[in-house]
Amino acid sequence: MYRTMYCGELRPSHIGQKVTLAGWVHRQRDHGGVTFIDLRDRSGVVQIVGNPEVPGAAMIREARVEWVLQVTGMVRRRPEGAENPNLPTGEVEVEVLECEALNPAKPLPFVVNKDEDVDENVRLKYRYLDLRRERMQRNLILRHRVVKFIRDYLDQQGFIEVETPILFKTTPEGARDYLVPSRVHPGCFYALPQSPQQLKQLLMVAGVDRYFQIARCFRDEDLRGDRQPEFTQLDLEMSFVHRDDVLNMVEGLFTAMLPVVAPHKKLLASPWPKLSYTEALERFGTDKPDLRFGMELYDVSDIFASSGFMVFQNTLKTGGVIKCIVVPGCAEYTRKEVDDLTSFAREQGAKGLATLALTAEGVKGTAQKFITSEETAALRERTGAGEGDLILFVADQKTVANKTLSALRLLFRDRLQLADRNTMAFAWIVDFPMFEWNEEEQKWDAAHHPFTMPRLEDLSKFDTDPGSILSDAYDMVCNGYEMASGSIRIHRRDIQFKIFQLLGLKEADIQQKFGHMLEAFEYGAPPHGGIAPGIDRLVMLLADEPNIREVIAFPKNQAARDLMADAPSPATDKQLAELHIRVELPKEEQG
RNA sequence: GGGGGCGUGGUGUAGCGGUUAACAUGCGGCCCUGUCAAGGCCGAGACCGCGGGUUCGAAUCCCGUCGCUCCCGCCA
Repeated sequence: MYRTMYCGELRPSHIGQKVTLAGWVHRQRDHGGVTFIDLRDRSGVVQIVGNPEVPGAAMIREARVEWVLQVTGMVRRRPEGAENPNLPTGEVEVEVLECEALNPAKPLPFVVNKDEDVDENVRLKYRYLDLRRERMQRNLILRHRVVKFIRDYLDQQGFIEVETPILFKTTPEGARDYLVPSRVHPGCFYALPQSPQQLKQLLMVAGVDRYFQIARCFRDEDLRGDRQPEFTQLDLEMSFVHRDDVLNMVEGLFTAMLPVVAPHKKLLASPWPKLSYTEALERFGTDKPDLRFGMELYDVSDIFASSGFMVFQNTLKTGGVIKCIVVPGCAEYTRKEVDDLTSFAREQGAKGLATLALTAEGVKGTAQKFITSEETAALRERTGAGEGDLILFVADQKTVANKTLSALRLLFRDRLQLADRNTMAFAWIVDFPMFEWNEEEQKWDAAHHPFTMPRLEDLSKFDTDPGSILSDAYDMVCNGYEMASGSIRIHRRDIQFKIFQLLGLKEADIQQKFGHMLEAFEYGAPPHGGIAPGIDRLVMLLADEPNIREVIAFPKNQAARDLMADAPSPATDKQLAELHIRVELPKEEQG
């Protein structure tokens, strides 16, 4: 036995006991005579006291930060006035009788005993040291509690956890697949699942009724702060449910979870707001709005119907819109500040940015001389803008105006600190379109995925107006992030086949790629639906972390590399030969 | 594929045309019996990511390149 208890658990009730502890030297304070060490394990730290008169305590003085020590000693109350109220163990200390260095340590590449910014390269290369830091330990524990809560809660709700294969089949559409070559089937590849979508539906056909899984998913796309090539979803599926059955289940889960895992986080509203896809786009310019603050988008096209401003006039003539947001208290922005906003807007795809500043000295801004006082009055009336506010206009096609103003809205959220960190603004986005027109390939794509049930009342529009068909898909959003995506699924072969056809798949393709799904639907598939909340993003928000790498034990960097193990790395010739693979490296670009 | 930001001792930063390249922390040594970010003294440690250019002179300005990061594209 290396230890009799954990460091962080020592309390006055242990006074007089002889204990053995094992852990890392968190800090050392050598006073020449008496020496103190804060000994750390996962549970916390406790002060160890080494007296010069005790021969067994000698090692205390030789030890350095992050050495691994085993210490045996007596628990005693700290001397009067020497208590540390900042430590849970601060009323007691352990007086060393014996101390052994289980393993010394070289000086670390960075300090782990305080929360200090360290270059992420270095952190990731020495991730096992980075994870020693209190912040990371806290995140790992929080993540564990979240997953534990999910398992317990869903178990009580009658769900069973089923594992599905990691080696599966490539699917057309969607994200790029990670492929795994087959040794025994030359030229054939497994794909790592982008999600267990098909498998969980087949579990419904199997009569599992309520399934869930803490599922690893893989997508070979470029990374972002909230995107890793492999990530974890709470994947769940339910039989004999309508949309609101799924929504209520999930809403109940997260509403119950919050006070248990993150009591300082508050729900914005209960029940959660429900917005249609169209409404979300109109009011916030995005289908994943941050509802913690206002600054909504206004369509003011009608106000400028007969505008003398050519930019506005031309936009309206070509079918575009004029939308705006009101930035509170920023009317006095300088020319440079406005220019910076304009370049930001251009980066988002807008042609430019028109501004109107309602200052104490009157109306200013780049659009001032083109906007009449009647139009300004109508704007004030429509948007509630008042003195001191800055109105930002984007005149463009609706998608561009929405995207640009949505990005500006988030920019000001951060700049003006409009969103409360401890509010979780969960909301549902519903009534998604079934299809989106793919301009590049001149075909219809599934807006959600091809297994989503279209609204039955819209089925007649299949051949005439696919773009107007709504689906039974839904997203869960929170604080500007898409936290989950789900839908009621198709359980009828005829509808599923028709969807595949509309997506441009040939009959032979359908059979080859999805024959197993279609066949399954012929053997009594129950109506079913589900959803898949992202665990990484959820924990990121709960932990107040700026990106999901902070809540993943061993994440990859933006170039999808593991800097610790240096993966990916080349395969040996022997490995490649076994897999019947020849590597052809990209040719160097000629300069 | 494109755009922005960053790159200076181990770590975190300062310096932004002429400095023995500064400070903190960490590291090594010495002193110190009640500290808890312990303290004091001394010391070692960076050719300023790399390559080229401008200049009498470059960490500093310019170009290129590499790395990291944020964003756009992409992510059914």
